[in-house]
Amino acid sequence: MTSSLLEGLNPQQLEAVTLPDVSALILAGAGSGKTRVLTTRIAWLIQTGHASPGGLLAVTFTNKAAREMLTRISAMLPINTRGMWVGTFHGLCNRMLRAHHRDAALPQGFQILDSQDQLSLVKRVMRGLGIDEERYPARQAQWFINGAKDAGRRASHVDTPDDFSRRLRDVYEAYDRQCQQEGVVDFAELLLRAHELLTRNEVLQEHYRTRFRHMLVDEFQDTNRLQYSWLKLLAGRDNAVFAVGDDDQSVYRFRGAEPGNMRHFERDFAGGRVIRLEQNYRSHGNILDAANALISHNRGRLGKNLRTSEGSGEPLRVYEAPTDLDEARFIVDEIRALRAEGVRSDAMAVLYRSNAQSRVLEHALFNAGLAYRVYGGLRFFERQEIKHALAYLRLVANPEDDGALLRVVNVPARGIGARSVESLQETAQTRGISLWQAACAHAPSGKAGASVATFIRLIEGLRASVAGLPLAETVQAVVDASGLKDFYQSEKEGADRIENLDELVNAAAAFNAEEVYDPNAPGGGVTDPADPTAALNAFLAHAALEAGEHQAGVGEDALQLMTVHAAKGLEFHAVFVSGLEEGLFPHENSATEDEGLEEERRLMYVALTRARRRLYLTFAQSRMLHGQTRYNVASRFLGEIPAALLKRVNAPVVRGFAGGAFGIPARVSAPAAEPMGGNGWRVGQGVTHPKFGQGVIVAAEGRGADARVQVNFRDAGMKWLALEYARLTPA
DNA sequence: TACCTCCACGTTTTT
DNA sequence: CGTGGAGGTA
Repeated sequence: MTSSLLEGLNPQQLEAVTLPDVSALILAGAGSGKTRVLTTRIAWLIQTGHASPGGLLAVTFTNKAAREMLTRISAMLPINTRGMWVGTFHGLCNRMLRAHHRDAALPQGFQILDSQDQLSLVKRVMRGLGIDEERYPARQAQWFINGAKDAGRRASHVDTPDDFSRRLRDVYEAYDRQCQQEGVVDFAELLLRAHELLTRNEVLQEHYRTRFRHMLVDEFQDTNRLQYSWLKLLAGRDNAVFAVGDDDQSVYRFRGAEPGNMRHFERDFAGGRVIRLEQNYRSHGNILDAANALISHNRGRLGKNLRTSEGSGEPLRVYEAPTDLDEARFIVDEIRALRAEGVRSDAMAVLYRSNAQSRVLEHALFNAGLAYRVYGGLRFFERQEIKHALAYLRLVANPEDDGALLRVVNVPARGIGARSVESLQETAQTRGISLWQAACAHAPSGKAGASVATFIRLIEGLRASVAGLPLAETVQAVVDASGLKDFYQSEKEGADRIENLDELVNAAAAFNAEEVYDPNAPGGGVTDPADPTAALNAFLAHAALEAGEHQAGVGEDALQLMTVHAAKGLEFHAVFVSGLEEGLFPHENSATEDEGLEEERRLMYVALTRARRRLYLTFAQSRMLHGQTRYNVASRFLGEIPAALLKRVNAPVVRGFAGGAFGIPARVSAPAAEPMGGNGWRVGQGVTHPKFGQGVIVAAEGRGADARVQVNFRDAGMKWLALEYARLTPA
């Protein structure tokens, strides 16, 4: 009963879980039991009759988080969680749009574009408009469109201060028109369209407002403007929004997250009801002290200090390596030692700022014969062969989908080359019809026309033969009939791809069992059961919205390698934060503006708070990056951690310190300090500049009149200087 | 149409 | 250094 549900909660957690029907902001620090509070709150609301399972909405950013929430709820309550509106923003909006596709002006079987699909559609549209791809990179246009949508703006409402943005606005407009014609929506469109649906349709708005008396939001600091607006719209004046987040862990500003939403929320919803969860159940004291000290350098925080009832534990271990290879070697040695002590590999993680850093580490681990797993990279539904198969399925579900047609019209090769496709595109363009219609009605003459006709017959034959079949058999039929298998049979990488195609059939079978036959499942029950392609559409939406695992879960007990971003939300017994160098972490692209630097610091805060017991901070004096050796100084973040919490685990040859314990790394004489092309300067050398003062040369490039050096100045920071002009004198 | 070479580029990323 | 995309050639 209630008592068992609430057992073991600390006073703040208890207060949050048992709040009355009001909005509140829960400032949940790292490791403070955030997910537990969220799920217990839901269970408590249901158990005490404050809400029915169908009367609340819980929204997360990832499918994983949504799944975990559902799992925990069903462990706490004997209810069927299937009908509950628990999911990602995109998943819930998809569900809403499927249910009201008419009101949202979408075809019943609308398809969802992932970023890849979106980019190719943007490219296609830009080519159609005859836009110079040199001056207007498609990526940038895509970024522009998504940025506008995330801010809730249609092309007609976008700010266009200059010709450049006017041109991008045109692309946006044409792109949206094309999406509408093809019956496809991108990720941001799911949210924007759902928002517009609710704004315009007061009946629906009232329906959902009356229904969702309680709304719960996870990772609130990551919401963007549109998501915030969506929540506000659904909440109306009366509903209770329970927002859980941590402004110190906001690390997605670069993709539109508005950490300021937390402050707005306090004003717009919470009426000052803010509960802080500061008791940490994860880390030893020294780790938390380090994290608290570091993050205190940020301004404008909502304010929060983590504490633990555990002891201080060990000091943080700092290792300074001469090179990135030595850094990797050190990490390998330590992991071996930890394993010998009985620590499992999967309880240890090596974190880095950018993916490029994983290579050296992987190399060292591979040579040492240590099992590891790298997060990131291609995911299941993003694989080429899977995208091909899905494109066939999309064509079966919706022949107007030009993107899908273009993807597979000639895969495997069936004699419909670039010329034929171009001719189809011309016809489609001039008549304002889809490629499919163009292909049906105006096939090119001769041999090419025959090929097009064969393709049309293939798809139509598939559609007919698949009607009424269960999903898995549909997928099987498409995989078989498309010729993809034969196609990959002859490829060298083919074996894996064929295996993946088989795996797609399995995924369809599993999906079938779990979701589609449940009338309340997202994407399942809300589609018309009489619609023969309902199951297929639900599966295709699933494929787009949940791209699957990053990598097959091969290594059972493997060391975890990932970016700091990817580590958010995870915890490990031992954590290595590697590459702690100026320019890398904080990254040089972020260090120029305050906002960027503060986000880097939050990222570092996330990194530190991943560790339960042991934390290593490592950096290298020199590192191979982009094909050349770079000489970096230690990250300023090391200097922001009280020295008393740190312990150096190597004995470097100290030559000179400037600006605190880690201002300038100790430097070994050779081979790190190399002479530079006979111009009298070398990396590692101390210099004085008339304006910037004292510093150390950390990198150099070019020669003769082009020669430039990067100098880390004690006071002025990192600068690139042209040797021809800069009046440098040896220090 | 398939392969190959050259060139540009190089935070972070879920949906 | 390594990759991925584009464009050119067999």
